[in-house]
Amino acid sequence: MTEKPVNRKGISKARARFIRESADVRRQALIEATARCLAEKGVAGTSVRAICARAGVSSGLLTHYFDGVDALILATYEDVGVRVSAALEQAVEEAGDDPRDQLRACLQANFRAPILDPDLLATWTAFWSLVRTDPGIAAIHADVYRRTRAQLEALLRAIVPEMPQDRARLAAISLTALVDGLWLEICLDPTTFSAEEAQAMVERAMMLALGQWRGDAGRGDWIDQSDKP
Amino acid sequence: MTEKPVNRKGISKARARFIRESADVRRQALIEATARCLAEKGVAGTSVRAICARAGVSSGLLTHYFDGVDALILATYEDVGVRVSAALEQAVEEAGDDPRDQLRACLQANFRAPILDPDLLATWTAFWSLVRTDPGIAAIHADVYRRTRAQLEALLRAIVPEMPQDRARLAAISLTALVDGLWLEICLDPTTFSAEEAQAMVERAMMLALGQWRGDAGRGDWIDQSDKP
DNA sequence: GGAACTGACAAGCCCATGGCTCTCATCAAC
DNA sequence: GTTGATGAGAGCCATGGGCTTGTCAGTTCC
Repeated sequence: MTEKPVNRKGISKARARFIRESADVRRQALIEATARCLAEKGVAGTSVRAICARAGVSSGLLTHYFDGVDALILATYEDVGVRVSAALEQAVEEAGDDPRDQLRACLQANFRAPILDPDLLATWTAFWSLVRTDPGIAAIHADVYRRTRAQLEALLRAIVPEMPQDRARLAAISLTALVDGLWLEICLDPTTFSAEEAQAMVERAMMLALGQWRGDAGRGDWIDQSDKP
Repeated sequence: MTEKPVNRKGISKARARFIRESADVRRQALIEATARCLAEKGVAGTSVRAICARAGVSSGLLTHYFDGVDALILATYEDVGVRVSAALEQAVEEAGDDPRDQLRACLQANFRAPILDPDLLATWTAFWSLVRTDPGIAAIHADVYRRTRAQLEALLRAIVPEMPQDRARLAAISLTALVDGLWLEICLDPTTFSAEEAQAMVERAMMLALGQWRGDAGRGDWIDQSDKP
C-alpha cells in the first residue's frame, strides 16, 4: 500500500537522501557557508538560499538551527572574530617569551595568512555596515575591539612598565587603528603597497610607541636599546 | 470629451502634481537621498523605492536619470568622495601658508564635522563592501585614495624637502591608514576615545613621521625644532 | 496669447527573488 | 519495528528592480 509521494501538482517526487549530522556540525557548516557568501557576493548576495546551497542543505534547515538569517550572520561574526583572535594569539605564543617579540608578532600577523585575506575583509566590511543598524553586532564589535586593545596595552606595559596608563591606552588605540587601516587598504587594493611594507610600517610605529626611536629623518635606522635606565 | 483617467482596475486616479526640475537638481536630489538611505538603513535597505521616497519622486524617475540603482550608488560614491576631498582641501586652505600647519589641518579635519559623522561612515562601509564585486567602485576607490596619499606626500616633502621619496610614500600610507582606522573606530563606537584624542594621536604620528620626535617614553612632550641642520 | 509639441514625471505592472513556514520523508537509536 | 528528531522541499507572502504607459508642465511657433 505504499504509494509514491505526490506533491500538489500531481508530480511524483523523490526526496533526496541525506545524512544526519550533529547540531554542532550543521551550525558550523552554515556559519562557514555564510562567511564564504559574504566574502564572495557581499551582503546583498547572502540570502538564505545561497547560504544553504553552499552548505549543501535545504533552505528550511537554516530556520531549524538559527533564528533567521540575521541571527546566522551574527553567529558568523562571532565565529570569525574568534578565529582572528585565535590566529593572533597563536602568533604571540610562537613568538617566544620576549614581550617585544610578542607584540611585534601580534601586529605583523595581521599581514600574513589567514588574516591577510581579501575574503576576510569582505566579511568584515559586511559586519561594519551592520554595526550601525544591529545592536547585537554592535555589542560583539565593541567586545572584540576592547579585547584587542587590552591585549596590546598589556604587551606595551610588559615591555615598558613605566609607561603611564593613559599613554599605553592611546598607543594601543593608535596601533590598532594603524593595523586596521593598513589591513583595510591592502585587502581592498593590494597594488598600493606590499605586505612586507605593511609589516615594516607597523614595526616602526611600534618602536615609536615604545619611545625608542631617535629622530633621524633621513636614514630610518633602528636604535637598539633593549635595557632602559 | 475629456474622460477621467482610469487604470486597469477601473478605479479613477488623480495623478499627483509635480514640478519640473532641471536634470542636475534631480540627479543631486537622488544622490543625496541615496547617501541618506545608505547611512540610515545600510546597503540592504537602499532600494529604488526607498531612495525615491526620500527624494520625493516616483520610482520611475531613478531609471530615467540613472542607468539603474547600481549606477546611482556609484554616482553617490563619486559625489561623497568629492565632498570629503573638498572638506579636506578647505581645511588646508584655512590653515595658512605653513605646510606643517596645512598637514596638521588636513589630518585633523578628519575628526571634525562634516567628516566625523557616523552616517558618512555607514555610507563609506557600504562602498567598501562593494569594492570587491564592482569594478567601477574599485576604480573610484583607487583614485580617491591615490589622490589622498599624493596630497599627504606632497605636504610631507614640502615640510622636509630632504625626506627620501620612498620614506615620504610610506609615511603618507601610514598616516592615511592611521586616520582611516581611527575614523572608522570612532564612528563605529564613539565611547572608546574622543575626537580630541584622535586629533592628538594623528598629530603625534605626524610629528614622528617628520622625524622631530625625541624618545622620551614617559612624558610625551613635543620638541619644537622648526629648522633642521 | 493660444495651440501644438516635447520630454520630465507618476503610477503601477511584471517577474524574480527574499525570508520564512508547513508538511512530510528519512534516518538513527532503542 | 517504533519513535522522534533531523532534514528536504514546495509554497506563501512581501519586496525588489526594471519597464511600460500615459499625463502634465514648460517651450515654441504662429
